[in-house]
Amino acid sequence: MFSVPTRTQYGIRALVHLARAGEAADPAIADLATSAAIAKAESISPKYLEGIMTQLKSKGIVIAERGKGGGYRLARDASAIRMIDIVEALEGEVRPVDCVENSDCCVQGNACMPRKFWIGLKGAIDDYLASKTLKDVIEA
Amino acid sequence: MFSVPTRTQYGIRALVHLARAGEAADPAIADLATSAAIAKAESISPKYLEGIMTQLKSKGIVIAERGKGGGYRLARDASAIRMIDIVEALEGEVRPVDCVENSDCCVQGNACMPRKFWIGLKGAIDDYLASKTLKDVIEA
DNA sequence: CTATATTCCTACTATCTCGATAGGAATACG
DNA sequence: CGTATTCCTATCGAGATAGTAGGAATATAG
Ligand code: FES
Ligand code: FES
Repeated sequence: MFSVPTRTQYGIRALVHLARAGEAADPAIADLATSAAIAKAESISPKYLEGIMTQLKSKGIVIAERGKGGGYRLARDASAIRMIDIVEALEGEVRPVDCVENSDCCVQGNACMPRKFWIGLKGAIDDYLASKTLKDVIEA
Repeated sequence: MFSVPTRTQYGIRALVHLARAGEAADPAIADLATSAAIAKAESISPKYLEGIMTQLKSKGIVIAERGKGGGYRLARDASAIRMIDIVEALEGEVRPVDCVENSDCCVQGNACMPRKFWIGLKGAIDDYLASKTLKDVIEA
């Protein structure tokens, strides 16, 4: 139950890899890593990770440098990247049931009691994800 | 993300239905409902709900009375049924990633930092689900 | 200008899960 | 006996997921 797709798991492991690379003293040197290098280090399918990194780039989590000598780096400091930003970038908003927004998924409509329960669950998940940053994770 | 299967949504709605039926003064009368009646009231596929109710029975959440005049009732008071009991009965334990138990899903092994993050998420979800009972939900 | 290393884009496929359906066997009641 | 109900097993279609394939665009180095 509530299993997280490999897409998200891989994305987070890749970002952890980048964040640890950026921990070094001189931030201008070691914080650039190619998708292929991360894939090898983390034993992830290279082509699959490529697509994940592109998506993280399009959402502003990482910055890509193309061409020879290129690679990826974090778009901002690890302490400024919340885990919920990553999860939403890769899988969209947390939504246990469709009726989080529109209350027409069952006959009860707006008075539906299960709906309030699910919205509460979304709140609990969101709170946890928003309370942790990438930096918290690499320092755990 | 984190979408809950209809199986679980339907199961909870059916139990809410049963719990409300049992709210009446005399508990021996109104708290028995057939799977077909619940399905009709909640606009759920009857045959599908049948299987869900059977599962809830096998997990001890409800009690079934077979044969003519039969139906389902809650196995215990609504205040003694936690939402986590229902979720686990229908979908198994909350497990965001496989490595919640065995830490061999990535090369980091036991020192894996993302793993601790996911275990924390499991804790947040479990805490919420364990803090709510069926009675809380019908009184929301 | 050329060779190379990299990101980026599009399409495809195999496998699995989910939601639902079908048919009927077992059981209980009157 | 007839009927209403739970219970069991099998099946099916749609969609998501995980991964693959091939190559276009872009930047660097020599
Ligand atoms: S509105 Fe979604 S379960 Fe009732
Ligand atoms: S052990 Fe599961 S992600 Fe590392």
